[in-house]
Amino acid sequence: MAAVTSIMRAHQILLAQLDTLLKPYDLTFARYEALVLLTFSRAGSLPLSKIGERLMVHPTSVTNTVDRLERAGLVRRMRNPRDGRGVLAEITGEGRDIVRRATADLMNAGFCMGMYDDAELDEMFGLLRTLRVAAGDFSS
Amino acid sequence: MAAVTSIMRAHQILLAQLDTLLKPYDLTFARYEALVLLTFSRAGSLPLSKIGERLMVHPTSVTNTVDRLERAGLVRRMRNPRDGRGVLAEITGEGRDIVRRATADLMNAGFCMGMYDDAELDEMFGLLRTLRVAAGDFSS
DNA sequence: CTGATTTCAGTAATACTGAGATAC
DNA sequence: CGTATCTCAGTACTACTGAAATCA
Repeated sequence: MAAVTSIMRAHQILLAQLDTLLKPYDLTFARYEALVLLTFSRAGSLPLSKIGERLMVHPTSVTNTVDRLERAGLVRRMRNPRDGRGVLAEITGEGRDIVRRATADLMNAGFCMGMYDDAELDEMFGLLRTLRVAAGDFSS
Repeated sequence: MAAVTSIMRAHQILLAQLDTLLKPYDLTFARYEALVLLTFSRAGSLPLSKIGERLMVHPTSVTNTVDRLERAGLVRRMRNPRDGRGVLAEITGEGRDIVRRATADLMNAGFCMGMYDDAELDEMFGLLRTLRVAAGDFSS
């Protein structure tokens, strides 16, 4: 139970700090994650369904997130040429610019994990990976 | 960044599983935590301010949580005899009963952490404690 | 008066259900 | 036809801001 509580508190603390860092860019961590995912995709675009799958987010939440990013001009909706049912979210030039600057800020702040050394970060990732694998994360 | 993402995903996974387990009792994990805190208090009651402090929850969120628990009959509001400004939340008999049963269910499910042994749980707690201490948790 | 405690009104973000439109 | 993708409406929960009432 103490371990569960620790994860809950750690999440709460981290999210508050990260959202504060991202506020100047009018981004939440959820929106930032979506932008980063698009940045790392080959074409700079992904079907909304893929975004939801990778980030483990509900389809309606993806719609909401992309709505918000699109209104901010960081993302553009396009019809998926390979599947008429699908919609692609494509990152815009402004989107790439914002991600670059936001990422620089986050790295500058050590992603709010500056109290750990590399070995500890590896250890944490490895430990939590067990839980994530058990829940079907990493399946894609 | 991978460690940050791991904490976020772990939280998401855990919360979903815990809330599912608690749903039959019409409890969320936040409400369950508040009830457990009251169970462990000497008099079975605490000022709302103390609850918010211990659980690191915003004052208005405490009001909301206690509202919900009070409507369900699991908690009772009382004036604080030692401070006219304060309000005490006191757990009721039904509240104690529900916590007991919910806790039994959670323990039966290993708090959704059954994939770890005790040494790993200790390790995780120790690792995350560093982050929590840096953020001022454990101050009380 | 200053400061602490609680509450209320209102806003934002996320998750979910259920239903519908569209296309495979 | 059934299935997949996305959107919309509506609900629930949590966090927060700002303002008010009450009392130390």
